[in-house]
Amino acid sequence: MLESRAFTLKTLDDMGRPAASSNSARAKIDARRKYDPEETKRNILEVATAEFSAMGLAGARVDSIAERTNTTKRMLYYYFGSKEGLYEAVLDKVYGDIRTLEQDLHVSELEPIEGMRRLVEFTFDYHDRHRDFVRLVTIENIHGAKYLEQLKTFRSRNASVIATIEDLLTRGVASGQFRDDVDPIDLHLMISSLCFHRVSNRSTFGTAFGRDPSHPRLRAKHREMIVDAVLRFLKK
Amino acid sequence: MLESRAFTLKTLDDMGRPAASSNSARAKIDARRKYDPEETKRNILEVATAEFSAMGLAGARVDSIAERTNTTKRMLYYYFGSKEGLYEAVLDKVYGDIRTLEQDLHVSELEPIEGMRRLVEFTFDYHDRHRDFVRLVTIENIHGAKYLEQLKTFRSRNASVIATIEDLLTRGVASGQFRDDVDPIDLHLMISSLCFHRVSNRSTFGTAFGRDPSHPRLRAKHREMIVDAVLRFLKK
Amino acid sequence: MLESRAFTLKTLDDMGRPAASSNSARAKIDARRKYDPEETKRNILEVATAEFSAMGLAGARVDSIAERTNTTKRMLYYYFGSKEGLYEAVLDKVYGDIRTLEQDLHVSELEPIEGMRRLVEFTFDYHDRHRDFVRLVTIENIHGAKYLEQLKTFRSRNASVIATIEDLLTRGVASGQFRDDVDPIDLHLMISSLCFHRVSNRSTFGTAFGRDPSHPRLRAKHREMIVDAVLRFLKK
Amino acid sequence: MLESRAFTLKTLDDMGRPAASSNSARAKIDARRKYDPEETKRNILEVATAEFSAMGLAGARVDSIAERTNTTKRMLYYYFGSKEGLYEAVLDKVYGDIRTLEQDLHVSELEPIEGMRRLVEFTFDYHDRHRDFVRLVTIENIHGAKYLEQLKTFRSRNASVIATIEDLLTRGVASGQFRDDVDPIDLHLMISSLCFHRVSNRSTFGTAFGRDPSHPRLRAKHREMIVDAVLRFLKK
DNA sequence: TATGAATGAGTTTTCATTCAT
DNA sequence: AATGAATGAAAACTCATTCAT
Repeated sequence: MLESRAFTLKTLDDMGRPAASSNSARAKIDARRKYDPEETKRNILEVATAEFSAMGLAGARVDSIAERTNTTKRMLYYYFGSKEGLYEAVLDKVYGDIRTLEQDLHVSELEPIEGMRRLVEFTFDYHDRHRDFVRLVTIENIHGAKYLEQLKTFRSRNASVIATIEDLLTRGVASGQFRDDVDPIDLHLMISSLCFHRVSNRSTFGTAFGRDPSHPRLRAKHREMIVDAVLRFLKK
Repeated sequence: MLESRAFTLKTLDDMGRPAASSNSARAKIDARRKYDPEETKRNILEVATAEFSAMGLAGARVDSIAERTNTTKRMLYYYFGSKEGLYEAVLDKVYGDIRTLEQDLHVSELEPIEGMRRLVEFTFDYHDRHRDFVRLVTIENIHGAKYLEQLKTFRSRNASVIATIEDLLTRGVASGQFRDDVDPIDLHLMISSLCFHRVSNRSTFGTAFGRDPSHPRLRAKHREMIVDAVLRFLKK
Repeated sequence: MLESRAFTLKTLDDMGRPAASSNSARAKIDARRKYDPEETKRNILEVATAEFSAMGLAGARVDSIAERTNTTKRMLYYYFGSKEGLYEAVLDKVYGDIRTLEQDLHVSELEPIEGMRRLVEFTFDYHDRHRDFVRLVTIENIHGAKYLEQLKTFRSRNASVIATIEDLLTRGVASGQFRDDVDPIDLHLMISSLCFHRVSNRSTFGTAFGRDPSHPRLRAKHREMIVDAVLRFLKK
Repeated sequence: MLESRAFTLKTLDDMGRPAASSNSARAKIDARRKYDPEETKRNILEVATAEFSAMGLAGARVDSIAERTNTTKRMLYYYFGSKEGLYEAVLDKVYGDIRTLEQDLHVSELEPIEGMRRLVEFTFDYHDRHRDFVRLVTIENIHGAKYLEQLKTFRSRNASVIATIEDLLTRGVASGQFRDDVDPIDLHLMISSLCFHRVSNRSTFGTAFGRDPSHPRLRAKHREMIVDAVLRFLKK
């Protein structure tokens, strides 16, 4: 699942408008059945994710999305109602993806330190690989999260990450490995900060210091560094 | 200079379009000298900072900026050439402010741990107070920093922060207080991450977890937490 | 026939788009016999009458009609060919209803004054109760009656009203009760004006003078007033 | 004033989209000064009145209005904000015109019967000549007067007609010429009905009875008939 | 230096109608 | 006889920028 998403990421030119993806392979598949609403919606969402992620909400062009789709602009309105409706659908999908994966981590089966390491590594890897997710979250923050707030299912989906962290903290404190004054939400924020920022701000950082912080060569180093920082912060 | 900026910050509604500031008082002042190019430019920049910060580059409206200005749209083009030219001028000003301040920190006079604490606290405080700076950097990252790259003076101005950190690290390693395997640029990224993200992503974070991470009540706690995390990471 | 129309009237919100009627009950009834072309056509016409009456020809939406129907948009085209075809069918039905009723008045059996009173009262009541008829006639006038002209059966159906009036006038003149210089078509126009306008223009009239001229409380008063005005006009 | 409006009326093809008026004369006048906002607004309003009156709100085309204007579509939005805003401005103007004229009638100087005759004749003539006013009122009724309600100045402007009628009635009752049980608003409605309907419904009436009720040949006859009907209704 | 009016090219959205099943 | 998906053409509206004064 994660892999297929990663594939999507590769097809978009990260700066500027995303390149037209090679639809030849899919076109053949589509030829088999022309009326496939699920596939139509999926295809629109995929293209829209790339466009919104690359251009922002205001900067994205409905025409541009439609062009790179297997269908017409009209269908975009047919299924998503408006540019903003489509943007919300993209947000919903993209947040759904990470939360689904988070729930599949099963760190409760690991001992505290190992579990925490695993959680941080997962968070690091996810952000490192899903630049479009990072961009969309960034964009949503420009809008004061007002579209996210509209997604009814959203809020409830976030409880599990915090529950996971809380479980790790509790067990770590019980075993004497972790300090006992750390709030799980604060810790989640800290982990997010370290994993998110190096991706979200890599452009300005690169320009300022001549070094792209999300460059593959730095990847392993940063991953270790962040795990290290979190564990040092937690240890007694 | 910083003070006048801080004042600006208070007058803008942080979410959504900034409120129309009461121009009546200022209008009177302007009446004294009718043509004051510097004041006109300053006024345009101030309003533009608020608009770009609130709406993004694509989302900002030239009309909206001009309306809240003491002058007309034509002047905006007269002085800044285009919407993008104005945006660049805003970026330039906002980045200039923080670097100027960083150079005035004089942490070289403090012993390493204290100096590092002071640097982190300064970074924390600056981001905490200058939300429009944070927003503009975020916006610039959406555009792959392409406008920042155009600012000739920009790159050279960043060397000093790294020099400051390097000095602290070297002295800390020499005194046996700090570990010796930390890269100054990586450390700067870590500090930035922790200070920037809680401000830049407070909206989505707030929506997801029902807690605004940049709320004043959490301020002191986070400040300590971040200093603590950085120092624990550095200590031998 | 009239009853089924009256029912229709009650189910539509007279101002603005008609409320979505509760189709659940009807759906069950329909379930008994799956394909009933006559019922399908009747149902489409009923919904279309409400929509065209509420929104006008240009303002009506085919999608909106189809939605509130028991069937789909395709059927609407299957039976009526086009939006305009459907509009014509609605017109035809609605004009047919009033002419049919007018023929059942049998005022020829009454003495002239009583017969005239009865005719005016009937006209008054019909317009008062059939707001959608009034609206559709209004709408048709916006279009210069071009759709009405297409209805072949229409023109012939109108002769009888005039014949009825002519009979009353002739008898009234003969008995010395009515003046002898009144043209039956002019009189019909006068009666129509008085009965139609208070319904057709109630919105602007209400806004201008703060009084809805078709309000139930004014109903009886206006009815008498109009009968009175017509009879005074006719009397020698 | 009335004459200049009457001229406007002649330039529009009453059925279907109004013909492009001959702008050659006016174009020359405009050549003198190109920047004339009042003239631009006036010109847009004039063309829009014809279009809305001929096609209705939903049926009118912004492009079509702009085309027949001396300026571009953009200016239409510049001055009136939206299609609906333009429609409201047209309504405002058109209602303003008749109310202004009504106030200039000075029937208070005439004895009651003569004054009432003059008022009815004015109302008759105005509707007879201003078909676009009649159409616009009709159209506004299709929309439940919701745009008229938005015009703040509107309601207050209507008091004077009622005051005029009330004055005539009071004086007529005092002199023993009029009955004493007639409400001025009801009477206004009656007069309006008789004068409005023969214009507003002339198309359907013409189709039904083969006679255009607003045909010039019938004009004088109807005028007298209506005055007669009103006076007979009022006389003791 | 300053201004309000004007604009063209582009952008989102709508809608009656038809297609494939 | 019936259906949900699909569509092209057209409609409303927006916006950065320039012109005439």
